[in-house]
Amino acid sequence: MAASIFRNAGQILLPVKFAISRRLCLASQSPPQLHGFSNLDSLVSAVITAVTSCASISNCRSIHCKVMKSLSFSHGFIGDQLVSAYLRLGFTKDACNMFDELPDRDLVSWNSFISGFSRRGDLSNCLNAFSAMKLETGVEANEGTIVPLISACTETRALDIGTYIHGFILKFGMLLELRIANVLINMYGKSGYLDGASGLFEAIPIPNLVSWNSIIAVHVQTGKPEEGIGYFIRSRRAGIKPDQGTLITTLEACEELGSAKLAEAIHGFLFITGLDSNLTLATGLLSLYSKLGSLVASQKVFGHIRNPDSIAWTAMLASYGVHGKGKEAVKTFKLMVKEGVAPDHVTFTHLLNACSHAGLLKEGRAGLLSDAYKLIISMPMKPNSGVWGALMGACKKHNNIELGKEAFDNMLALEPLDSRNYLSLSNMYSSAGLRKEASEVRGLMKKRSVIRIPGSSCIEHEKRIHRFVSGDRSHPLEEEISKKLEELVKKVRGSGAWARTEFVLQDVDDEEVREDMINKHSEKLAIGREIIIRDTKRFHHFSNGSCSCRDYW
DNA sequence: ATAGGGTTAG
Repeated sequence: MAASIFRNAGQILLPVKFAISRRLCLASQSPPQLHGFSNLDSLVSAVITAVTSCASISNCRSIHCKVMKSLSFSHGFIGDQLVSAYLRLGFTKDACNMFDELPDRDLVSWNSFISGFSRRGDLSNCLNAFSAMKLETGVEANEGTIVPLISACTETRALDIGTYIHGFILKFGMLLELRIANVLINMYGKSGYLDGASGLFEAIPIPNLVSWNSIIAVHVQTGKPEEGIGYFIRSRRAGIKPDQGTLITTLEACEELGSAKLAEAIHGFLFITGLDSNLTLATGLLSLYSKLGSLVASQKVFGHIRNPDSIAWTAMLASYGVHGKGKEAVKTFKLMVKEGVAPDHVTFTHLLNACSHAGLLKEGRAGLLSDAYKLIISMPMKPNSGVWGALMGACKKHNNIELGKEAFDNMLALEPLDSRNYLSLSNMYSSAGLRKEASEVRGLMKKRSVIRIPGSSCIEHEKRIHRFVSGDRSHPLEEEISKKLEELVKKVRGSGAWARTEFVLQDVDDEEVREDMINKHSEKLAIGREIIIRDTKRFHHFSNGSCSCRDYW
């Protein structure tokens, strides 16, 4: 009973931790009672679970000492739990030493050992443990062994090893286990083998919710949002009740498609099912509307959130930022702090971005990059890849290659598989004329099989979505589209809107690129009504002959 | 009903 209470202790850690340490002291003070193991075993295991979920090594060690003093850790799964805790906290050596000493290693011991490495993305140690396990007599792998192994392959994009394990799975007839099929769908899908993922999915007799969520997610995340939505519709027909994960993914698909209509349809669905009061989904929706260009809609959604947490506040702040409303972003930040919600590194990243877009920061305007660097280094929390990305963007703008490279290295250590990181470094080199370095970066990307999803633009017309990638000539009306564009550009030139913006692009040498960029910005100014349009970084609101960015871009 | 990862917000 006590154990089941403690098992759910993750959410209310502080009081629980206190209660636990008192119970433990009592236990170790009265050794005679320790011979009735079953109660204490379950208590101690719950203790370890609770303590490790707050990720503190000192807590873990003190528990370890107390357990060692009061009874042998060889009993039950206490040893397994401690090994797993050490691994999770990054004390690999301690964990391995302890694992070697465990006298009765059963299947669960091995599985949690492998799982510990997998969580840290340590594929080679996963494989070492797996080989060692096969040598140990009487222990046969099951789905608890395979799932973390495949997961580690997915994380590290080690598709060759993953495929080998797939072979192992087939050999031992383990594909019938649904959880294994689901992680395989995830692995093949995330590695860009959507056919493989779909093939596996179709072979499942009765896919469950996770199967559906996985097949939807891998399509949406690898540049196939239409297909993802297709699977979502199929899941509805199959009578599957979607959960938070399903709908977050469909919101992501709306973003990819740039479809406000689909977003509204899903918003309606959320409303009907009552899921619109789900904080995660409301936050996702808010952010989506903002990304689709409607700041007003995102404000509305935020207004309906009862107790916004730091993530929701940050989403609202970021919305103001990408819409060029730097002052509103700062206001939101102050309000958030006033409400007693603690900002974190992501909040600060968006705040910095919002300020630099709006030209509010001296650092942004004058290119005082080393100051920005110092700011990042002295931040109270560990900078994430977004912070480094913001610095790198500034470095590119001001041609500071050296600092840009440093930002890249930091960024890559945190997000080694995000193609955007590689591309922004490569772009920085290209725009500085360093072609050799640029192609090296692209080579590195290829070598690590980082998948690049080409950027594209969509427009919704009469219930159909038309998608264009750069230089795309595949649209059936391609000729007419090109003609119309040329016509527009000519009109703009004649209107005089041309000269106004030209000075902005002094740092772009390539005449063609320069002209193109100016066209994109100025042609919207020539038209009378409000137009909202997105560039690679944020939104521009054009009305009454001026843009919300005040030509700061 | 059994210690162990199936997918998924800023």
